[in-house]
Amino acid sequence: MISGKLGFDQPIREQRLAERFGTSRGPVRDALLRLTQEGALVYEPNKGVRVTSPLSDEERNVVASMRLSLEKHCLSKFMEKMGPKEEQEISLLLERLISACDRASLPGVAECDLALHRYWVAQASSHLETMWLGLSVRMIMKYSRLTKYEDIASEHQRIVEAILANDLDKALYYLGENII
Amino acid sequence: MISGKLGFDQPIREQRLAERFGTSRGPVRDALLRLTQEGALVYEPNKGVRVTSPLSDEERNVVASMRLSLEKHCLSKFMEKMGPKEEQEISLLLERLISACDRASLPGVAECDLALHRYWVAQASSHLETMWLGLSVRMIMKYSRLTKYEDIASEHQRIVEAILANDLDKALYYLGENII
DNA sequence: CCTGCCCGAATTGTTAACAATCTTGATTGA
DNA sequence: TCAATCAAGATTGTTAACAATTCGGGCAGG
Repeated sequence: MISGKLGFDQPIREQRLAERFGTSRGPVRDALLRLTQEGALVYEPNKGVRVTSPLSDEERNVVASMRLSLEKHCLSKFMEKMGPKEEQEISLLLERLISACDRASLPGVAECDLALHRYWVAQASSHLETMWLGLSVRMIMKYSRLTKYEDIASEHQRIVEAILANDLDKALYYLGENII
Repeated sequence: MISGKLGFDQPIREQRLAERFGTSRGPVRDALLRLTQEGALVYEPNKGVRVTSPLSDEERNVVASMRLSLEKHCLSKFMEKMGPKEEQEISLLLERLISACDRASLPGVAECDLALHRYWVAQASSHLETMWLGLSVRMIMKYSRLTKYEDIASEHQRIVEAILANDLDKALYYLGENII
């Protein structure tokens, strides 16, 4: 999925996926429709689904600012009611991201990046989580800003440190630098 | 759908819908999954879908500000390349909304309201249109701010007048007053 | 009376066959 | 040569039967 083996606008064939996963077309259809829900695919009647074309720079800016305001709100809510359990979970997610950056695997980094952000969004509101997903999936298709994995790791490390130190202003500030 | 005959969290049964529309469960499943995509329903494995619970006031504020910034961007783009054809279409959509307000039918008003806003969003960007849909569908489940249909009509009349006069600042200003 | 278990009905999940639609390429006619 | 037409293959859409799961009520044991 995030592995990005497929080109933009490339059509997805139900039959081939069904055989590949050893199932029938029914569940494949469901799964594809659900990926459409997340924005990774687009559907056209009688033509099936195809990979979503990437956002233009302008569209990406609009989406990024929406995502930022959403995440800022969620992060505030999250930090209000954060306990030791949440601190532990967030540390774990950060570790995984750093590890993926060390391995320099783009799909792995993207996945761990999203997982970390998703955690505090999900903790704040399940409604906002599903909207966040739609924004993020589309944004990640332009995951080109940083190729230096070390920068990704350090950016998130700063954010998490601020969170664990319960420093809301600093956390929001670093978050704003991360989501561009 | 918008007619709101169903209570929040009420489960939707595939079989009943299939009989009602004289079809089988397959297409019903697809349709339900697609409504899930728009955010009107939520899905749980082995439990089917149920009507989405309404946003809290706080969530609604976050969503509204996201929707506003999205629509402002789209409206600017739209007005840049607006021609006589678009002017005509937008006038038609406004007329329909005013007519629905006269008839005082809540589902009709909500539908025409969305259709008008959707038009300039769709004209600006299909990517942003699908995201806008997710925001709006959830917001409309709290369509309680104005019960006075005349206000809805006049608010939109001001917006459209500004658009037709090519007055961007005024259009954005009235739009900001409309989306709260 | 209460708790846990089990059974059956209701509901969702899956499958394979069939129907409808689209795509592609060759053919025909101007 | 070019354009329109048609046919065959590929692909998606639909259906009904079956499998798996969940839900609710009754029942036995404590």
